[in-house]
Amino acid sequence: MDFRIPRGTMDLMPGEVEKWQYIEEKARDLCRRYHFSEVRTPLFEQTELFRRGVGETTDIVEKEMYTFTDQGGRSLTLRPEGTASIVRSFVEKKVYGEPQPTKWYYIGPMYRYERPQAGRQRQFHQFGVEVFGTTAPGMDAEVIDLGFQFYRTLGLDGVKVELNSVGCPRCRPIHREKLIEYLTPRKEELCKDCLSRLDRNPMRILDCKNESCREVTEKAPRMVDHLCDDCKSHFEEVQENLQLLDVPYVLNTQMVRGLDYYTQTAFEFVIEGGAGSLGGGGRYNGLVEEIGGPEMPGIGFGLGLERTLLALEEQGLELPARYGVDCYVIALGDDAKKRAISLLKELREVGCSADRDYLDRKMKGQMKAADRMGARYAAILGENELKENRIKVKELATGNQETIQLDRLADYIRQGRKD
RNA sequence: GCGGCCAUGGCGAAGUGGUUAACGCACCGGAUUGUGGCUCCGGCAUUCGUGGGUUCGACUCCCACUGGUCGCCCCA
Repeated sequence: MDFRIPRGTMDLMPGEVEKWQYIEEKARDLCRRYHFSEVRTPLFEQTELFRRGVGETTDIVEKEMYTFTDQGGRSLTLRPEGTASIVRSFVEKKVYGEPQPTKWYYIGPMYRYERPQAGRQRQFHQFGVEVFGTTAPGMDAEVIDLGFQFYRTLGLDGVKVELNSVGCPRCRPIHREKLIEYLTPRKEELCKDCLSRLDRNPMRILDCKNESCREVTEKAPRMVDHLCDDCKSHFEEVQENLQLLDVPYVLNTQMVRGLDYYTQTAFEFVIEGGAGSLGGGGRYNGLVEEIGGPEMPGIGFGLGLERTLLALEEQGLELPARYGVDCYVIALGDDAKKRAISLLKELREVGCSADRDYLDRKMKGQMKAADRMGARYAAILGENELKENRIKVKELATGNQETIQLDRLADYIRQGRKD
């Protein structure tokens, strides 16, 4: 074998791809009901968009981006997440001038250069939504509800919504100072990563998984205790709205999220097992301006589809597999084979799926092929049938067979596929 | 970037230093010249991820590389 699939990517083969179509269909239907519209943006953007949008101090920008130079010398990057591109598009197309709010969703691949493992690929897929133009806490709750319903409609159990508020540019600096004040004397107990975070992004120390760091941060000043009045009431109203929507949630005051653009609401969908974090999101009230647009609030989430599938499999939930074919036409003899060509066309024109033999197999081989591909009916056309203008139709599951008029075949199969 | 485990046909998998590399599934053909699923028979790896080394001899031992997988960091 000369060529191999790039590390961290996968081929979705027949039998598997139907599962993807199924969950994408669920996402689209959900978005339709919540009145979100789909947008599709390029898979790559100017590198600078992600540096600015996602944040220079994030792991994504520091070590995970697929960046390349095109033939015109421009630095481009395969999108590591969806929000930056969506915001760019919102600003570039001046959608902020239209009636607000704007409610969008997207489904597609994202790219991050990482070591692959369970639920982590270099090319992975996200379903995400973004809402611009409102700070209403009810919208925060609605976005969280939409994400939660996505898992519910798929039948996934045990999805937890974790909720926090990370404040805004008014109150966060105050918390930041308190945090530095608290952590600096305890420097020695922090891991080396957190040591460098101390002056660059001290909040991220709060969700470090290192044991020693956790002990230190356990009694550290909490963001929720330092929220300004606006952030505080917003946070409370988000929770009220979640209760009205019957979305169960738990507060996680340590949760920070890995992207720098979040303000106020931050949330994550988590589950026991290999998937761990299924997805997450939050409010980003400064991002549109950062990307060159007007002052315009936003909120959204990104959900990992590989992880959703992983969780569904862990719970043993069956998703649709391979489709069969409605009718397999078996033709014997040259004249019958010619007639079979137009028969297939007739079947397909009335909406049935139809197939036939292309390998010059004999009766037995053709029957076997029909059986293997999960055909509902096998239609047998031999010299005798052709002479009498009839055809034999066998329902493979039951073994029942009858002879019908040749020109009634398409109608017969079409009726059959309804029940 | 770091660590564990793994690498034999299309797939699963035995074989742990000695002359022909089990077996199961799948696939193809036949028994059954116009009827699938069951049964029976036959076919299907000059070769064990790649490169080097040890040895009279290596799929089996050693090293390196590559790839897979799982975990850490982080995240989806």
